[in-house]
Amino acid sequence: MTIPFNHKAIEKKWRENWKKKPINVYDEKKQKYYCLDMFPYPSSNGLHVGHWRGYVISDVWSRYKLMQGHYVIHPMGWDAFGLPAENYAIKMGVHPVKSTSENIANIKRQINDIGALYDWNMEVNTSDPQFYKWTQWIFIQMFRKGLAYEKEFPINWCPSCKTGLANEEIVHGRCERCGAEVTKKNLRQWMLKITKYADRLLGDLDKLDWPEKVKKMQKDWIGKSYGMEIDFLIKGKNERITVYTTRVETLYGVTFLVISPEHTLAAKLATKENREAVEKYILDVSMKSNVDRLQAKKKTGVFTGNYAIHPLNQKEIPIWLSDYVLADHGTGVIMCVPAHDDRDFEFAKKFNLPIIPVIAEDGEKNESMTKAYTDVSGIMINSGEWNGKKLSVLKQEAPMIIEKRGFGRKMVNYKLRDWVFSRQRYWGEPIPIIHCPHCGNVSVPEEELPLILPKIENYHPTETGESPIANIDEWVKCKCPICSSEAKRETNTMPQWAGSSWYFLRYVDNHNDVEFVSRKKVNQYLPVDMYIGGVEHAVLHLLYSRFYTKFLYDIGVIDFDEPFQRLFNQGMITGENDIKMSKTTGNMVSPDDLVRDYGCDSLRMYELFIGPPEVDVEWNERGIDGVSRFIKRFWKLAMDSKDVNVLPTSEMIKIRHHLIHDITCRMEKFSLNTVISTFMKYNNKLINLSKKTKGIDRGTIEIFTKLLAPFVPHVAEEIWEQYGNTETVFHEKWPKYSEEIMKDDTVRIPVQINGKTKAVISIENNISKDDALAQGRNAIAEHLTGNVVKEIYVSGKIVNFVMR
RNA sequence: GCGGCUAUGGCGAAAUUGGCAGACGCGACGGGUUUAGGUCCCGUUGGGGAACCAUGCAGGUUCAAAUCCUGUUAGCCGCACCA
Repeated sequence: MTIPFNHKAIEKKWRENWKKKPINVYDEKKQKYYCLDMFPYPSSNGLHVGHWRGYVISDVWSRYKLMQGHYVIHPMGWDAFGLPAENYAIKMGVHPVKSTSENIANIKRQINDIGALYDWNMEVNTSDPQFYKWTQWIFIQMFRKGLAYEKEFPINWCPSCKTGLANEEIVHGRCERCGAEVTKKNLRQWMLKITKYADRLLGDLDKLDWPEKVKKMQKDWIGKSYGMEIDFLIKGKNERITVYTTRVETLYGVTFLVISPEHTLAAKLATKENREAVEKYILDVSMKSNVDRLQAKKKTGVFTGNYAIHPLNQKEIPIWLSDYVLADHGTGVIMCVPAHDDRDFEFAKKFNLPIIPVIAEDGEKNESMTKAYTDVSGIMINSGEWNGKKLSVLKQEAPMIIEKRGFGRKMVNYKLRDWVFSRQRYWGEPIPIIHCPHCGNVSVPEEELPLILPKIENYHPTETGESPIANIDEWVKCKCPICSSEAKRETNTMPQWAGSSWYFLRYVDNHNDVEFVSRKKVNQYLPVDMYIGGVEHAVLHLLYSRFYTKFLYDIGVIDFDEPFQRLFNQGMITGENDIKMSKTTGNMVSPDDLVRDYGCDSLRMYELFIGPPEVDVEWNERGIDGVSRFIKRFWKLAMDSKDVNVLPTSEMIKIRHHLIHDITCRMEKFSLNTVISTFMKYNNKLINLSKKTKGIDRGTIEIFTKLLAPFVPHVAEEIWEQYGNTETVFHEKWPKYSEEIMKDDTVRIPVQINGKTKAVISIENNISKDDALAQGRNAIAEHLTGNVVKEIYVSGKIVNFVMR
């Protein structure tokens, strides 16, 4: 009699059992393994099948590690502060405190449907005062070390979200969250000196087992360049102007300098005759939005009326202003070599400036240029004493020559900017700083933390560039902790990324109220061994977390300086026609109905079977019947075989070991979709065999069940118990295979003529080349009619005859 | 504009990393069980009568190429005046 398969009853039973008796508990004898998910922000009304997939991937991996004998740290929490959560609350017209907790409850229910291993005792919520107390504490440590500082300058401003943004939050000149065009606004801001860590953030990427793509994105974002600063004297004045360049070898080709309109020297450099035009240009540029400035294809500019003196040939070089030069990179001034730079070329053409080629491919002069020659090879021309040198040689020598002559020095530059850290919004951690008229900026005393976000009714963002909490007098007014005079609190809040920059540390000691995390625990359980999430955080959260970790390492509170050893980016699940799933497009597929109809185990398996875990896939439900059938078929095989007591044949034992081998290899490659194909293949094989033998031996079924357990934990537990086991299957060791047992005496190899297969033969493993060729020849004798010029045998692989 | 990734049946995809292309699944077709439908079970399923032809397209290297090289097209992603 076959025991019928009832996924609902099985799931319910095992959820309760695991709750009563957790299967993943701390054991000092076990090695730790920290498998982390990117935690969700509770901004919408639920998860879709794409989020679910990421959590299934991490759960399968966690359970696999558990069975390999690790104590697995697999926590979950809520990225509850910040713009996404607040914008959702505003849209729904509820207070973020309320919407956040409601959303968390709903998402938690959905996550529980995964049947995952999460240890909810470790749960964190970034908007919980007991958590953000320590987010504030870290800020104070940065403030003390001079890494958090205040500055007023034109920052990126989202007019829709009504807040300043970090560079990382701007995509194509638009707000990363809402898509509005970002403008500039002069605001007093809190900044974090992430640039101090630029070099380490770059260099330490080499230590990480991360996708190359993400490493490259971070590398490009940090944007280190090696160049020189070169001084030019200004004609008629006893002043110099300094440019930054990475192409010093083209120095003789300089025909003009361009200074950024935002540069402090820009207005000063204008001569009397040019003052009006220069001031107008500076004003015009300041009115342009980021998007305008990016999309402006045509070069604009204005002549200052002043000239610089070329340091090598003393020629007069006109100094121009143009917005294609950025004020905050290098020195904000560039030397222009129109013959060898596309942008300079375009500018020179537009304003009729001279173009002097200094590199020629063949060393010949070619005066009529239609575009810049930007190749990095060639021979120098028009370059005085440098004429005839190879470009590659001069590139090495020029910096030394210039340094010796004293008008330039080697310099390194980065694209990375300091992190604009304050937001003019309500739903975030208050920045724990007090502005005292006598003492300046003073941090809130640590014993007063957490500095609680005041509960207010009108939390909507203001137009003024001030946070809504600036309106609460009783909160803003305070005493200076140093001199006790009347002072004011900082009213800006921290960005959404503040909590997520360190939350993974807090999980392992989430109730600690004397330290942000105990030193013992954090060093015992971290760094994270495997971090799973989408690629969208490549330069946001992942860069910020690395910065925080390095800072905490530097102040001596943790012993590691990289947070995430291995990173895995799961592919996105899109809706029909590859459109991103979202509430607004109305194409969200919720896992809820599928869990109800097919069961959690089937959906888990299907979400993995749909495609390689790292590749984006368009959602469809066509294949879910396939995995559902597979589970039922294996269930039936196991139940039918249970009381038959079939003895394992040597053939069966060999199959077992091949199964273990094939599954384990694919697990190690993280090829979860083909792990499932392999299960299906072997299931078919066993079902066919069982027709002859009237069942499958217990050992084989048990091994199959163990291998299957990380994927379909509920069904696996039930089968395991049906087989008379009283302990959870997850306390079993991941099965091992033996190469010795797997070995076959014979191997089937193709026999080819000119690379085309004509037959397949079975040959003995250790056969000699001559014997193999002889057997091959026999097998395809009728095709061997021509002149065989070459015979190839690759042991265990192939026989090939080359015929003319 | 610069850089990266991808391209394989009707569909999702495999291919031990240069060695039998299309595993596994969906769908479709045929058959069986069932009063019937569903479930379930068993076949067939890249094209072509065949030799053969097929991994976006065109070349190349090799005894042998989906895999390596060169060029090219399309799609996606990242950066976007960073000097």
